[in-house]
Amino acid sequence: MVTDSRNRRAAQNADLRPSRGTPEATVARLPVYLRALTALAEQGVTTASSEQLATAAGVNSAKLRKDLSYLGSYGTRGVGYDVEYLRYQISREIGLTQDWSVVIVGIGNLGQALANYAGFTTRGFRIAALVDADPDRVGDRIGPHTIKDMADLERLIDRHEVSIGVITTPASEAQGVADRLVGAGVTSILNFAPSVLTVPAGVQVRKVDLSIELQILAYHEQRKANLDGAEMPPGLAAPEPAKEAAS
Amino acid sequence: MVTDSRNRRAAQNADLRPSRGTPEATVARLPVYLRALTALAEQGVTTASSEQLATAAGVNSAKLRKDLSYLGSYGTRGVGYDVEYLRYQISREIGLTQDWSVVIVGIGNLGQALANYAGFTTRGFRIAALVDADPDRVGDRIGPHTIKDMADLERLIDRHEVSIGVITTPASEAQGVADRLVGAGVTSILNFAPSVLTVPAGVQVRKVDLSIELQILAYHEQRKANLDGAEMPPGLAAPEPAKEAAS
DNA sequence: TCGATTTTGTTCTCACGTTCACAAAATCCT
DNA sequence: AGGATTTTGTGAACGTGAGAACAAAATCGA
Repeated sequence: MVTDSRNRRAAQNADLRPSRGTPEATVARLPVYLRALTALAEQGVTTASSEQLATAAGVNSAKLRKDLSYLGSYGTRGVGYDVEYLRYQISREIGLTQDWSVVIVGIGNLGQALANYAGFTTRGFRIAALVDADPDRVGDRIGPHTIKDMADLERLIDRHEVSIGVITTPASEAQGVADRLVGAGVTSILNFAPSVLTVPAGVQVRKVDLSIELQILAYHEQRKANLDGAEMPPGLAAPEPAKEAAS
Repeated sequence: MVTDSRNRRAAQNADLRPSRGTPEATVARLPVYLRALTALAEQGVTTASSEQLATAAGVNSAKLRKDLSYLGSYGTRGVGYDVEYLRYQISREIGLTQDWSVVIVGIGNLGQALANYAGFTTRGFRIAALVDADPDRVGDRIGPHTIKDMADLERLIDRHEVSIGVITTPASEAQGVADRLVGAGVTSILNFAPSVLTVPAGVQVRKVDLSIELQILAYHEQRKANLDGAEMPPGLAAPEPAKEAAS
C-alpha cells in the first residue's frame, strides 16, 4: 500500500516532539564546545561570548549559538555564557554526568594506545576491561589494567555493566566481536577495524578509519597538484576507456 | 542574458563547471568503495552490480550509483561494474596511483601504533619519517623506521618531498608542530591531538578525535536509557537553573 | 530481428545543515 | 530614567545531500 505522497511537508513532527530533537551535526560538535569551555575555565575565564567560544572551538558564532539553542537558553543577552554553567549543561546533555563502562577488544598496538590514551579516561568513561584473543597476551598489564581472556567477554560485560565496546581487532575478527558484544548487551560500538559492521537496529556504531582519512587528504592533495600544474579543461581529463579487464 | 519566464532554479552553474565538482560526502565514501572492490577482487569476483557493491560497502545502491557517476560512466547497463576497472578508476580519482610521503610527528603510544598500522602502509602511502621531540626516543627503531630528531623536521620534509603530516603529539604541542609542518611545505594534516588547529587557507586539515567519538556514543546511550525508563515530557527535564558560578 | 530483462545514470523532491540578519533582552552610561 | 550598546536566540534563505523513481542502454532468448 502506498502512502499517498501528498502530505508533502505536512505532519511535521514539530508538534509531537519538538524539544528533544538535537540534530546529529550539533551533537557531534558539543564535545568540541565542551573542550573549549574547559580550556577557558582553566584560564580563569568565567564568562564567554558566542564569538569567543566559537573562535576557541573553530566554528562560526552563528552556528554555535544555534547549536546551543537546542539545549535551551543558557546564555544571557548582552553578556554571554557563564563558562561553568554551560559546561555543566553540555556535560549533562551528552551524558557525562554519569560514568560509562567501556571494554576494549583487541589489544594490539592501537588497543594499547587507546588504553593509555589520556582523553579516554576523561571524566565520564571508565575502562572496565581489556580483552584479547591471544593467550600469550592475557595477563599482561597495560597501566593499571590486566588483559583478560576473550572467553570471558560476556561475563565481563555483564559484571561491569558495559554499554560501550571498542573494537581494535583485525578486520577479519571485527564482525564476530561485534556480534558477541551485541549479544552480551552492548548497545554502542566504536569500530577501529577497517570493516563494515552489521548490527541490529538500536545499536549505535561509529567508525574511525585511519586509512580513509589519509585517502581523503590524498584526494585533495591531488586536486591541488592538478590545479597548480596544467589546469585541464573538464571533460578532457579522462583518456579513452581502454577497459581491458584482467581476465 | 536571462531567458525570462521559466528559469526559477535556472542559472545552475551546470554550464560552467559541471564535471569537476565531486561532493565532499562522495569523496569520503570513495575509499569505502575501494575497499569493498578490493575485497571482491580477492574473492575472484570480476563483475559486480551496484546492489552488490552497495551491500559490501554498507550504503544504499542509489547513493553508490550517484557517487560513481561523478567520476564518469564506468559501469555497463544491464551488467554492472568491472571490478578491476572500477578499482583503478577510483584509485586514480583519489590519487593512489602515485605515492604520498607521510611524516608522523610525536611517537608516543598512538604514533607507534600508526607507524605499525597495516592500513597505513597500504599502496599509495609511504612513511618518510617518524619524528619525536624527546631525545631519549630519538634513534629507537619502530619496525623498519628509526625515530628522527624534531630539529630535523624541515630537512626531512624537504628531502622526502613530504606533503602529508600526521600529528600525534600532546594537544599543547599540536599547533606549534602544525606551524612548522606548514612552514616546511606540508599542505595536508591529519591531526590526532585534541586541539583546534589554525592553518593558512589551502592547507587541508582532518581531525580524528577518539574522546569525541566516545562522547557522541554516550549521548545516544543516554537517550536510549531515558527512553526506556521514564519518558519525561520535554521541557520539564531541566531543574531550576541554580546558576551559581564559581566566583 | 525484436521483445523481455537487467541494471545503470540521472532527474526530482524532500530533509538536513549552514549562514545571514534582525528583533528581543540584558547591561552600561549619562 | 532612558537611550546607546552589546549579544543572544531564532526566523528565513540558501546550499548540500539522500533516496525514490524512471528513462536509457546493454544483454539475452526466441
